[in-house]
Amino acid sequence: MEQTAQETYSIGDIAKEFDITTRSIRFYEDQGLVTPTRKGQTRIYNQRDRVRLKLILRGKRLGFSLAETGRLFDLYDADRSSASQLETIMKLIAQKKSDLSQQLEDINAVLIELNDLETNCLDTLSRIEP
Amino acid sequence: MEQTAQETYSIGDIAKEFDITTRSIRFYEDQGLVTPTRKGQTRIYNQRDRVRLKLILRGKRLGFSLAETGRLFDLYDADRSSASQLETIMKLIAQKKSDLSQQLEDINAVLIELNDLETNCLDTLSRIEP
DNA sequence: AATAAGCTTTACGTTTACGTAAACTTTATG
DNA sequence: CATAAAGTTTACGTAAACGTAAAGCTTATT
Repeated sequence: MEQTAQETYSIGDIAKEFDITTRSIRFYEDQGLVTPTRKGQTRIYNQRDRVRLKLILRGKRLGFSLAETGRLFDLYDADRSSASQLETIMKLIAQKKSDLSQQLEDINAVLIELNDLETNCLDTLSRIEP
Repeated sequence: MEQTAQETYSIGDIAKEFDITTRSIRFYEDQGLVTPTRKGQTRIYNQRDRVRLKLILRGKRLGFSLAETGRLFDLYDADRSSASQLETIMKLIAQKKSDLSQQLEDINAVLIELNDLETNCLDTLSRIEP
């Protein structure tokens, strides 16, 4: 059987893996987005932290603020015991889904425009060069 | 024949239409994203400016910085006379397309997760309430 | 004439997401 | 053991995208 890679990481490991600075990682911790354990003073990151980091970076690519990403994390961790809680959560989910659908539309629109522009450029280019 | 709506707008008109502050609009002008004409001191906006505003706001929904949106505007207005210029433009287009494709992937991933979560919530809810 | 409504510029304040530097401790290695 | 490498906290700095006055024009209406 193979070892499942590694289970703990230093802040430097994480920084390298995700190509971000240690400063950023510590900042995400300040904002409550990751909560590494400690061995003495030094931070120890595990698989869960790595997943969180991935999600944070994905959020950034989507233009989410760290606070927004944090709220998404909260959705997953939230108390699902009462019906009213569940309904609150589901409202938030619906809102996010709606936002993302709008984003999908926007992206598709920009992609179409870029393709048009590209076609146009190719066209012009073929006229300049034989 | 119908009038084609309106052809000039005050800053207040624009602010209302897009539900942003006049401060923002002036800031976009500072950044060179819109260039209204003047009637004396006061700014006069036309259809082109309105289109620009729409694109700026779409950019914001996608997480573009104003500078990025500006660069997209530049792509459209750029000098297409030389082959080298065209190739530069096309490289930028290719880059943007690649970024946006990544964003599409990211959004779809988040949407799937949200749908799963929603299903999970509905499930839990049905177990709580008959 | 005065007051309100909408426009203008100037300019300092604020939030987010880190960058950068200082000063110090711990760990690893020649 | 000394020194380099990597970690830590504390704290001030910064760019982006506006918010928020302040102080002053210019019409329009009362």
